[in-house]
Amino acid sequence: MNYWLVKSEPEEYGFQDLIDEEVGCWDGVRNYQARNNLRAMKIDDEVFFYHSRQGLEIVGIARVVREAYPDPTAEKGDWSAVDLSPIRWLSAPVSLKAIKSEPALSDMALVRNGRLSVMPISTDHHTLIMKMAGEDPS
DNA sequence: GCCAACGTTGGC
DNA sequence: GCCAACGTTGGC
Repeated sequence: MNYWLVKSEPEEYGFQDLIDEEVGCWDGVRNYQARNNLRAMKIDDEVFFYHSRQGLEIVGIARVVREAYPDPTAEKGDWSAVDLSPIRWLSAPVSLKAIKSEPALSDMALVRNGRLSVMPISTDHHTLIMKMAGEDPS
């Protein structure tokens, strides 16, 4: 089981939209690093859902339900999409501010590379973030 | 809305 | 293959 984090502007496509859709196609990624991360996702991997621009916090958890396939929105180029399903809202959202003020999370890509929209999350970071979100680690 | 940081493009 | 110019992302 691997952990990931994806960013989306809630005005564009927020966690509520994923809940409404039940299965969301994660397409439109046009960055090679982000694309390669999408391709490394496996069924049932857990994905933190982060609201960028507005909110600036991790709000929910999703699950990979379909592994990488050709991005239907790509007219040219070699791009990939995955499908995600919502698991649940976090008990308490974890803000970027809280993440930045946690020394153990200072090497997260979210902090180091503000522009990467799909990134892996280490098990240690995942555990800590779940704790910060008031989630039972079990 | 601004602008810094980053990635990509294209001229040489 | 270098690097300046440009476009985009996303925090502030």
